[in-house]
Amino acid sequence: MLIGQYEARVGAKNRIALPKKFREILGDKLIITQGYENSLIIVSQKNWKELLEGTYDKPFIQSEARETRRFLLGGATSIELDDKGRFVVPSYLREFGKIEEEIIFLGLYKHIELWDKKRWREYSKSLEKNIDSISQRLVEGIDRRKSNE
Amino acid sequence: MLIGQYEARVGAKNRIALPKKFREILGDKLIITQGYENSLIIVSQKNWKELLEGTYDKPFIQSEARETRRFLLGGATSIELDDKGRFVVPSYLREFGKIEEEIIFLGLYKHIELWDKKRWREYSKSLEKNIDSISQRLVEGIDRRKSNE
DNA sequence: AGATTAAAGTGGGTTTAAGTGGGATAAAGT
DNA sequence: ACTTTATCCCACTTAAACCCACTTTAATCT
Repeated sequence: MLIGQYEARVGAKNRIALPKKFREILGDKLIITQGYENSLIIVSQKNWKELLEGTYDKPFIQSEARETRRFLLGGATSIELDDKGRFVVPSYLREFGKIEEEIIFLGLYKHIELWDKKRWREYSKSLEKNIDSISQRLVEGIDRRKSNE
Repeated sequence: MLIGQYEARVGAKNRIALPKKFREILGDKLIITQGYENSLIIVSQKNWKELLEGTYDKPFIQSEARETRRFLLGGATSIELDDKGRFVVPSYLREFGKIEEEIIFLGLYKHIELWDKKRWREYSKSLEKNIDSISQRLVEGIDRRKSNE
């Protein structure tokens, strides 16, 4: 299971080292693509299809599903880690993610998100404010979910 | 059962020794994550998975699920105690918990909370004042809950 | 009680691994 | 052919893991 957050930096030649803990789980053949809130998503090739399936299992939002897939698929690139676990982020993704020098990796169960550090700080600060309600939903809402999801 | 309150301090190299009593119960493979009121939560891996049940099956294209996971999974780190029962708290969690040198461990049945000592003092002081009315609300609403905790 | 012993907690040096930079070589684009 | 971009390899820096010794606190014994 991918968990935790790690700081890293974009090094010379635009290389980024994937933290060891993640490498062990994911291997060295990965896919990177555009994510939500301008994050970048990194996922193993194996989990890639699974990630996409979530986008067309809802027939009543077909057009949205199509567009979601364009977003995810169109932005995707397969990457391979070098012997030290580094990869190069394509420039259009760096631009999309507003990646500068300092970055954050987030382990999110089956995939990883990559954030510019400064942007993550801002985002997570607003996230902290919602902890209570989020955790509340989590603790109480597991068995009393809204039925119209 | 995890009970009691222990003082401890963050030592050189940011190491913290988990009190013996807790170690005996929890073992040495743990998860530490963000909790309420900026406390840090320490749980065994087994309890951790229980806590997550029902959260990771939701599609991440749903914003609520995304945020919850970023908080829960992205905020958590698995830690392993060294031969003397110490662990290292990642810097982002130290920051989140506003941990300085002196800290407090609280045993809370199934999990442990970790507080900065000064913050705990302030918080517990205000808790003392309000405990009557808080408990009252708890009693009134208790029939909605499973007999846990 | 006070002394003695054991256990828990703390510090710090050494070793190992992770992360980083950069040159040399190969591939791709113009 | 020449410039640019990526891949491979090696060297260096930094940080984490490991180990051992010391201090402090709690437990035991006459």
